[in-house]
Amino acid sequence: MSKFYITTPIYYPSGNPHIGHCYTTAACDTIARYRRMQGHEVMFLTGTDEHGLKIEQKAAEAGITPKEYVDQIVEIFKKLWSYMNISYDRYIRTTDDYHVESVQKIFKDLYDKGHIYKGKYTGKYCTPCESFWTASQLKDGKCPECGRDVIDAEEEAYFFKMSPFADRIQDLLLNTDYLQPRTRAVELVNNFIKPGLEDLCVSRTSFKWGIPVTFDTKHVVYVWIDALSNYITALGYDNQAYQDFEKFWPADVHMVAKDIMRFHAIIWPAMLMALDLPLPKHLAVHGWITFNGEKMSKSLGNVVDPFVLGERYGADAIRYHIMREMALGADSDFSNEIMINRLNSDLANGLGNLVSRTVAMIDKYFGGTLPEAREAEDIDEELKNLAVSVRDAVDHYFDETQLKNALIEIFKLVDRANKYIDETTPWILGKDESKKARLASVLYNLLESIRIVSSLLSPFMPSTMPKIWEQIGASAEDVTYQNANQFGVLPANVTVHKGEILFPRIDVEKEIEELNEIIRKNLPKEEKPAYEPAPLAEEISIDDFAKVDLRVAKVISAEKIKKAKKLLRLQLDDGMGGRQVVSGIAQWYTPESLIGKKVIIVANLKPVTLCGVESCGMICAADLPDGSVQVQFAEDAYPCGAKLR
RNA sequence: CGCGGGAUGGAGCAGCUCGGUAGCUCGUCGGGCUCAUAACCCGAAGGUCGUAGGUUCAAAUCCUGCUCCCGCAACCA
Repeated sequence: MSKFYITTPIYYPSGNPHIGHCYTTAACDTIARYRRMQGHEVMFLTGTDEHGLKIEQKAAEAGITPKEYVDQIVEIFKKLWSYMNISYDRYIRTTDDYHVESVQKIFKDLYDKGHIYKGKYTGKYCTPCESFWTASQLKDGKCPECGRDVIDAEEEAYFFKMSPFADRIQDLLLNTDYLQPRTRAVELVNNFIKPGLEDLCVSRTSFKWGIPVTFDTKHVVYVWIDALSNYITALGYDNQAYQDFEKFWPADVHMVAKDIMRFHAIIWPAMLMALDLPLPKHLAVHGWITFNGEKMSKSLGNVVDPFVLGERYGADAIRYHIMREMALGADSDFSNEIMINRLNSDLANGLGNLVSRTVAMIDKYFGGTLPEAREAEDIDEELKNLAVSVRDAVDHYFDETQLKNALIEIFKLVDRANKYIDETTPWILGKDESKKARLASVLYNLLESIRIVSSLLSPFMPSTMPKIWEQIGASAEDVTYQNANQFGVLPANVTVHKGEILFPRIDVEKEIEELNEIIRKNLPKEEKPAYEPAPLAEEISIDDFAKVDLRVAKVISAEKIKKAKKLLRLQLDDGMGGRQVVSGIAQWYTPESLIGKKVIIVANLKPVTLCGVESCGMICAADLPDGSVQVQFAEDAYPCGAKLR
């Protein structure tokens, strides 16, 4: 028996799980179930990544400890997975003792081997928040948390040397089938490897909620080593909690969404190389589920609550929908309308109705039990041939992690079976006593098709398929993987049991209205909070202010900077020979609308280069509540170069 | 000239590696059937395959220019 190890990412419990988490997890679950059905020994791992600044802050807001905070959220995750029938074998929490122990050993090990060294991390520091930020995290040059000024600062930190692994990683991405789909490999190589891999900062002193570095306890291990290593610590690497490492490593599939692809495509392999461990076989990257075209996010108020959806349609329907819609590489849009139409056409009209009409006919014409006499016709062969070939097609797509295509293959048989009913007109056969044997053949062939379909669908919809088996009179031995490419498995005198409607048809318009109502209610629209001016900056003296030289200048010419989305290049007459200023107002002003206008500039600002263009000064503008920016135009009468105070 | 992806009937997608009748799902219209969850089956309408050129007997498919979208990177001095 061969082994199969599959993982979801460990999720960050800074908020409740949403439909995006469901996708990754349900897809992994389906693969895990399929592999088990094929006879592999499966290890299916999921979990939560529970450390870090954000958790620390969220907990502080709630007035509880970080551990208490994550305990609450983890409960919700587990409840959801139980609700969605996720058959994970192990759930790792990065706060688990054994994981902490392993991470500390791994960190020390990498340090001892010289892969990690102590260095300095330079960045921006916000004193009131006691937070470090990188230049790119800053908002308008200020602390993104509190909006106050930040200062340049240095922090002692440990770094992981990436560069020694650059060549091997490039090879992994370009010349192996590690990355699925491969399309993004070139992008990764061009963006991160060719420019030279930067060493990775792997420790922090700016927050406490993390795993302490054993030999330098003011540091905690930063997310990379803490979180990524879960894939091996959960098997018992460097700990005694489990003894599965030898058996299951390397992973067969790590499945992740595209936003964390980079970490799994570059950093994780580098870590494994440093530890001298084998690399995982595949990294399956999927897109985001967007909602009505926009990325899922709480701030957009479009998070679809999986519990709400599951309650209305059943966990299996949700599982089916997200796996049917989502392709491996690309994003896919989730909307209530698409989902309901899909559930109606595929599950209610297609599969559910097929089972219903087949079972109903056996009930009606034979009292529920088929007679053993048979009469075959040529037309049966086409149905049978398709039925026994589906499993191979599904196998193929599972190997490529293309669950959507696997479903399409399975449903081809559903469609073919529905068509077969029309071709064989069993309701006419039923009226003729001499056609009973033929009628029994037709209905048996339908049951067999349903048996094969439902067997192959059971990893996708684990709670509904047993209901089908009950209805068509199939036993557990009938619906195995081994029987999924055989025709004639059910006993000839099989007895069916008419049951509940498997997938009720949904009234689209009514349903959408109700869902929208729920969404509206669940999002207590924070009716535009009254405009809050940014906090007052630190008090300064008149001398400080005198250092700022504000001048009037006239816009001579303006143009967009091609490489940048937000920047305009402005040539100004400042009464002192002219100057060039770059301003981030392209979203709100066309270049033409600015030409000839007079603006106020900070004239003695140190020049900088933005997107390759030099900027000497800054244009004064107001920040509006909606996030837009309005330039402060000056009276036309003011001469260029006039000083303001 | 930072890197990459995309543009195909009303909507969403496949086809492009290996040129040769443009396919699928939903929707629309017409017909059939009545076993079934007003479900099922058949048929029809609807596409100059983003644009301009090139290669070729032949281009959605190969090459080049352009436009527009979307990611990543950069970026509001």
